Amino acid sequence: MQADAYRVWLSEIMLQQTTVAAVKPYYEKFLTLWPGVADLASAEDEAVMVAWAGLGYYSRARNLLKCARAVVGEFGGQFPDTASQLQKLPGIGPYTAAAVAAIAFRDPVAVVDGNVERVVTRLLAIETPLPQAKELVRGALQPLFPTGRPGDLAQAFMDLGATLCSPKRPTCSLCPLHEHCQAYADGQQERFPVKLPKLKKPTRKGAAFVLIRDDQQIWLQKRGPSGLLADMTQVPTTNWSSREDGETSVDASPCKADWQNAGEVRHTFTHFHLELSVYSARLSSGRKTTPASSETLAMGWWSDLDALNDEALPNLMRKVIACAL
DNA sequence: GAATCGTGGAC
DNA sequence: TGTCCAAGATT
Repeated sequence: MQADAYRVWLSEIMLQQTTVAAVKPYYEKFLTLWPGVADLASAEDEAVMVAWAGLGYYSRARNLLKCARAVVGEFGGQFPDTASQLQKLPGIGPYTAAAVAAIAFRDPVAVVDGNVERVVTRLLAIETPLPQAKELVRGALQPLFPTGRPGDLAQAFMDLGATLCSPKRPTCSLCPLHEHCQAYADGQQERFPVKLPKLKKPTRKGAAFVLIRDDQQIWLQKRGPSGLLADMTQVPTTNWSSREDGETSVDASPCKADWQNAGEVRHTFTHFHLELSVYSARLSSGRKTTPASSETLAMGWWSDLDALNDEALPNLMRKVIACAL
């Protein structure tokens, strides 16, 4: 049973705000690279970021490593077996703690994710908007969970929400609970869960600079340790992730070169749209040193264009590089 | 409690 | 194209 906890935990972390289809190849890759929690705990930070690159929400990857090291360092390589203990570990919040405890350790705690919130707010026609309603959902569900196999009940509710009780056009006629569903009885199943209106996303602008040597080496650098895409790899850009920057001109280039306008990349993050103007320049292979002594170039390195899979490049940067080639 | 934090697929 | 949203956590 304990052997499963690592896999349950890994999958639940990856599945936070992420679809099963997107997670699957990453989950398999991680299990191949690091079959157990001790393997992961001893991995290099950079190797984990490279393996996670493209999956998004990169603080999950940093917390994943912190958590693995805590399990090895503080719990002798065994995950704690209750939700309350699990939730003290990095990256494990109320949902993940409950899911791991219920599925791997049969801890009878209510597991409440977005699917369960939707199913239960419909069953009870809860008018309270999310995220307030979350505690009402947990309270309504908890009495059902002191069963012999709480993990199965959790899985059942989540699967129901992921299939029949979908956000739009739920298939109520096939639902095993429709006779008990207040929202269905009222013919208002699509109105739940009630949510507060969302704010419109602003658009930020910036410029990205792709510097390529004749021998197919590209200049990369590391982002800072906090904020958006923290600790990930990038090509030089303007300071687009800070609110005030909107510089899109080649004038912002980090060094002198024959910059060519390569086009524009659009990318949408959780809370804003981004439009990056992409500029590219070629350098002769003889130039082995740092392109310039500019501050914005700071530290960086040359990387082979054929080996970008070994870099911790978020998908935004892959788009930018593809645009410049 | 509200903001922040990625990405890709569905409609 | 725009919007929603997917097995949330952190600050």
